[in-house]
Amino acid sequence: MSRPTVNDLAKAAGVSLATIDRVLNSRPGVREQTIRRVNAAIEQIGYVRDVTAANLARQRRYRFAFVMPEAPGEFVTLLKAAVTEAAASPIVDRTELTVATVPPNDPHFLVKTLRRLGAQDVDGIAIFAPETPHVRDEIAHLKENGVAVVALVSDLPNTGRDHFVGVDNVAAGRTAGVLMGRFLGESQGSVLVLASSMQARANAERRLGFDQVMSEQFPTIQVLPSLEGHDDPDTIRRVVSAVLDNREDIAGVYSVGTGNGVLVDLLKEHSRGQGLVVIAHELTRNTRRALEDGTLDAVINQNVGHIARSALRVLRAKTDGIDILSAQEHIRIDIVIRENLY
Amino acid sequence: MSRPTVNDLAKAAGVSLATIDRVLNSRPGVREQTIRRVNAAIEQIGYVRDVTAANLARQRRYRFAFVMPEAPGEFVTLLKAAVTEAAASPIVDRTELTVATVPPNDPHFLVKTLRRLGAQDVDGIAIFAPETPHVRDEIAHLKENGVAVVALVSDLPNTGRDHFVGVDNVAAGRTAGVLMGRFLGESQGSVLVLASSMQARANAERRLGFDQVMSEQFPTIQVLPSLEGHDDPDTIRRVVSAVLDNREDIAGVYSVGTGNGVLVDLLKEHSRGQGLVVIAHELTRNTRRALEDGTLDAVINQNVGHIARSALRVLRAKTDGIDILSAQEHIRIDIVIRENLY
DNA sequence: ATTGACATGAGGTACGTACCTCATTTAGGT
DNA sequence: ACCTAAATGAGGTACGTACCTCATGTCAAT
Repeated sequence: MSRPTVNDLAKAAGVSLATIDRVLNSRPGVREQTIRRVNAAIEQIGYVRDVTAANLARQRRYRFAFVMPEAPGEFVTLLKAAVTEAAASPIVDRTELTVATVPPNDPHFLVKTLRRLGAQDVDGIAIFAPETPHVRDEIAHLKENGVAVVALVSDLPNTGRDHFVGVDNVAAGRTAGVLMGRFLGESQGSVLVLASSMQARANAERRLGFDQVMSEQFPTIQVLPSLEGHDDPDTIRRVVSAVLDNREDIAGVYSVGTGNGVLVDLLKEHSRGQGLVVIAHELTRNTRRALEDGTLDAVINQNVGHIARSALRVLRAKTDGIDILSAQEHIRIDIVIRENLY
Repeated sequence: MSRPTVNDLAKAAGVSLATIDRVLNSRPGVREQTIRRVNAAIEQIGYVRDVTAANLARQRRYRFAFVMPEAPGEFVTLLKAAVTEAAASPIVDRTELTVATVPPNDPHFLVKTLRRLGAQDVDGIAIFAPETPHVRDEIAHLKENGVAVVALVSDLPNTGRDHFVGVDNVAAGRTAGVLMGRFLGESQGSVLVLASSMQARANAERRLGFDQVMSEQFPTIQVLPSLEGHDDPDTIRRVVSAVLDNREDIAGVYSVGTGNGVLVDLLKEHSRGQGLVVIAHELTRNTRRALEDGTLDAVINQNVGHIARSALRVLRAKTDGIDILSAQEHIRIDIVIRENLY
C-alpha cells in the first residue's frame, strides 16, 4: 500500500535495478525501447522518486549567501530574521547559509564582500543592494564562475541576475495611489510624499506607480514633489513639519521608503496630523503600531517570509539548472489595514 | 566544513553512538549527567538532526484525508487543487493523501465518509463542512481513536477539533466593512448584502464583522437586511434585481458568500450596476475578472495555497504530538484590488 | 564464426538516522 | 570488596536512492 520504490519499478518494468538507475538519472547505455518500457512502468505503478532519499544519497549540499544592507530600518532586520528562520526550517534540506551585512552606500565594501563570497565557492547569492557599476561588474564575474545570483527586494535588471525576488514596485506604488485616492474621496487637497534615498530603484518605481494612478484616476488631487528625508530623523522631522505648518491643503501623506518611525511620531505630535490619510510601505513594529492607533490608514507590505523562502527555492532551482514555477515565486503586494492586521 | 552528524556528536561528547541515539530519542537508560554532556556537545558543535534522513530511517508515513463539499463554487475547486498540489510537493515528505468530496447539505453522507476514513486508519483529517450534531459526534469519535482533526475554512469550535485553519471571518467581514465605508466616502446611501446558505458559520461571522464596523465607524450608511440567494443563480438574479430596480439609494453591494459569478454578470447588465462600490470574498476566476474590468472594487481573500499547506503542517504536528508554531499557521486576510491583483 | 560495441544484470558501498541485540563497564548499596 | 542493577559501548540492519565495478548478454558487421 505504500509508495513504490525503485525495486518495485524494476520488477514492474522487468529490468534490473541498474537499468532503472540509468534511466532515472539519464545515464547513457540504455536502448530507446528499454527507456520507453521503464517510463511506461513508471506511469503504470505511479512511481515518484523519493527526493529526500535521493538528496541524502547524492550528498548534495547547497551553499548560499545573502547580502543585505546593515539594518538602516526595521524592514531589513525583519528580512534578515526571515532568512535565518527559513534556512533553519527543515523544508530547506541540506543548505548552508551565510548572511552578510554591508554598510549602506559603500559600493567598495559591497564588492569586496561579493568577491569574498565568490571565493568561498558558494553556489548562489541573493543580493539586496542598489545597482551600481561596481556591483554590475562583480555580478557578471560571479555568474561567469557559475554562481547563481538573485536580486532581493530591489531589482538589478541590467546585471544579468538570474531572477528577481520581490514585488513589482510600480504596482505597489499604484496600489498605494488607489488607496490614497479612494480614501481621500471627495476631500480634495494635496498629498505630501516623503522619499528616502535607500534602494533608489525600488523607491523610484513606487513613486512612478503612485503618480501614474493619481494623474490617471484622481486628477483633482495634487501630488507634491518628494521631500527627501535622506534616512535622517532630524531632516525628516524638519522638512515634513515645514510643509504641514505652511500648507493648509495637505490631506494625505505617502511615505515611499524608510523613516516611518519618525514620520508617525511627528504626525502624532503635530496638530494637523490627525485628519490625514497616511499610507506607507512595509509592515514593521512602527507601522504596525501606527495602524493600530489609527495614525496610518494603510500599509503596503511584502511578506519577508515569502521573500526569504522564494529566494532559497529559486537559488536551489538555478543551481540545479531546473526551471522555477514562476507562479509560485511571485511575491504578492499585501494591503494591510487595521482590520486585517495579522 | 559540512554539517555535523551523529558520529561527530558522539566524538565531541566522548560517548558512543548508542548513547547519542538514546539521548536524541529520549530513550531510557542514560544518566542525567551524560544527557547534559551530550546536550552541551550539541550546542557546541551545532548539531541539528537531519530530519529527512531521520524520517527515511524511521519509515514514518502520514496518512491524511481532506473532506470538502462537492464544488458548489469555484473556491472549493481552487482549494482542492491547492491541496493536491501541496501534497505533491516534495516539501510534504512521506505523506499519503485522500481527498473526499461530499454533497453539500447531506450530513448523513458526510458522517458516512468520516466513518469510512476513520476505519481506514488515517492519521488526520481536515474537514471543510458546516457544524451539525452528527458531525460533532463523529469528530468526537475520530478523536477518541487518536485521529487528528482540523477544521478547514469554516471553524467547528464546539467539536473539540485540534485546530482551525482559515481566516478570522469576523475580521474578514470587518475588513470588507472598512473598505466599503471608506470607498463610499461622503456618498451616503444604502448597502445591499447578498448572503448564501453555504458554510453558515463563516458567512454569519463575516456578516457580523461587517455590521459591527458599519455601525461603529460609518453610522450614516444604511446596511439592508441580507438577501438570501440560496446558491441558486436564478434566485440571486431575481432578488438582487428587485432591490436595484426599486431602491434609488443603493450605493454599495457586499457579497458575503458564493454566487459572485451571477452577481457580477447581473451588475454588468443592469443599468444601475456601474457606479456602485462592490466588495466580495474569495479570489476566483469570476471575481478576478470582475476586478480587472472594474465591476468589483475589492475582494477579501484567503490564500488557498497557504490554507492547504498549513493544514498539512498542522496535521503532521498533531499526529507527532509536536507543538505548532502558531505564528506560522495564521492565515492572513488578503485585500485584493485591481492594482495588486497578482 | 568471430569480433567488438553496446546493453543489461548482479552486487556492492554510501548518505544520516533509527532501532535492535548483546556484551561490557560503571556506580551504588551492602 | 562484592554483587547487582543501571549505564554505556560495539556492531549490526534498515530506509530509498545514487553511483560504482565487473561480468555477462545481445546484435550487427566483418
